Amino acid sequence: MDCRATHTFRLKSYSIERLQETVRQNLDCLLRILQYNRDHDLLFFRIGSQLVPFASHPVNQFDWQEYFAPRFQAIGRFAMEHEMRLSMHPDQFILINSPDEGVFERSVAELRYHVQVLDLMGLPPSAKVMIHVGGVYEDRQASLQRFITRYSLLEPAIRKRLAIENDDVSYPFADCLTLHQATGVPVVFDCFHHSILNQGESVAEVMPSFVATWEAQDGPPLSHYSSQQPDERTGKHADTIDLVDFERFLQVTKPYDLDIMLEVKDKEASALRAISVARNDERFVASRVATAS
DNA sequence: TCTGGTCAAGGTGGT
DNA sequence: ACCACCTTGACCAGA
Repeated sequence: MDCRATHTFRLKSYSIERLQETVRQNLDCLLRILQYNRDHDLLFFRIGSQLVPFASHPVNQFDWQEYFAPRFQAIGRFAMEHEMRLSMHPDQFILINSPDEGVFERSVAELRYHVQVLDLMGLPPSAKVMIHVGGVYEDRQASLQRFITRYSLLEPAIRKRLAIENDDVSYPFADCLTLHQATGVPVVFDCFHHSILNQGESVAEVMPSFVATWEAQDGPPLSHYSSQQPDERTGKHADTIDLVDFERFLQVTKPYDLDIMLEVKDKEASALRAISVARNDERFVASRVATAS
């Protein structure tokens, strides 16, 4: 792809004109990306958080939702027409379990922005916004409990789309499962994070409880796939997909219908190689048949 | 046109 | 105490 849907600018440069121009550019590019993806059987895409720069910042008083509504709708229609699934992943500043109320409030505002994007596109609740559990704040149990309390304070529109993902430093899959049991929030399984931080369970052992966190309206369970960058610190994502390892992941998850997102630097280059492997997988063939019918 | 410093936001771990 | 890093690196001033 020769464009990115994540153009932004410095806060200093903020103006309504600049915002309009940048968002218009990003939305045009997003549609082109989805067209490319359709042409290459890539049916799952994560939209960058910078689609609307400073969307939840106090500087932004512009009604971008209203102004760009037709473009959002057109993108959503395209995605649904081609049975694509879209998702978003707010970045590391979004911490709904922070003891600091200000951090919580800013996080809610940012979540609201992400959810609005998917709502404006008219996408079903299976289009998810995923976050990590948050910080530990020197007390894991209290911080897990605070997540549960804060989750209950979120407006329904946000809860409808929210999902949580296991991380590689603080909260392994087992903690996410506990939070699911308390809140109903679906769990995104990141297999690379799991390989770094776990409680001794193999990927195969995790699968049944992971997929069970997804209700019918949430869509197929979401997973993230990546692998270790050789000769780098533990946790560093590889620049490109390791096809041998990826095939192993496909084998281990064989009995389950999943959507898989690749987290790699070279993006569609790896995605195309992954597709070439996944084409041999009966689950992939099934989804193609469904799309063609 | 190219390059290097810098960018809204928080938390963690390594030095 | 300070810094690099985080799923992804892009902007912008100055040369």
